[in-house]
Amino acid sequence: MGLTKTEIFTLEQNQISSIAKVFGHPARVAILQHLFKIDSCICGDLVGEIGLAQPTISQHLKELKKIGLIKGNITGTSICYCIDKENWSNMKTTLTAFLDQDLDDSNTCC
Amino acid sequence: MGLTKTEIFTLEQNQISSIAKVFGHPARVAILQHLFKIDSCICGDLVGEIGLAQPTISQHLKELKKIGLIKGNITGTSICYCIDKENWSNMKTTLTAFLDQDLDDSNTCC
DNA sequence: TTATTATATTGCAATATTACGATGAAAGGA
DNA sequence: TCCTTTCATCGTAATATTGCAATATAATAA
Repeated sequence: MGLTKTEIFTLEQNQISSIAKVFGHPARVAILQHLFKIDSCICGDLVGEIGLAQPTISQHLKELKKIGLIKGNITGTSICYCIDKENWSNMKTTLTAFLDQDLDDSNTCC
Repeated sequence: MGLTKTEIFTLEQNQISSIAKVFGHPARVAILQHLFKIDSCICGDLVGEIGLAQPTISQHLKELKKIGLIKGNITGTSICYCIDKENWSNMKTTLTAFLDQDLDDSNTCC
């Protein structure tokens, strides 16, 4: 059906999967890497940097903004995007807790 | 079009997004959490644990197996799944490198 | 005002994902 | 052998995602 049954999962499980879903497209990974690399806000040069059409980039930026990982400042006709460092940090905490689950070596049945 | 243009992205970007995509569904997060919690192999009790039908669980397990995060041992009529600890560790390294990008506070334009 | 520039939104086509009933395959027990 | 249990696969319906052309919007420049 294409419709995820979110109601049967915990808040934490839904949060983790929502974050991961945003990272689940290479264009969004590339956008974030570029934002980190230039370590400053960017405007529309993402369209040139990544090889996708302007509406497609705009759509990916919307996803990133929706989950709070980036924010934008209007400066004239262009918009300056950058990482929302506080939200990025919070996201990292949530995701790291999931990734760092105990890897007990005592049990090795497989 | 629903078709991701993987060819225009780097190997690393595609790897990160492939991993994240697998985590992008709460059922798969729940399966992994359960596998960590019982810290031992499990069989088909995931169907009872999570509220999804058996074919659906089987499909999610397939995704997790495809990317190497879990492995299964046949024991009689049942199959015993568990985390592939080595692959989990490698995955964590890749993802952590992405999450731990430098958060330089010197630049605060937004 | 009109034109230009930068970004967002709309609408749509192609493809992917999610979920499950029905069925298949493989092993063990009666 | 036949039945049961356990899991995988197939087929299909409903929904989501991706990508882009066309268009809208908003700010500035001429």
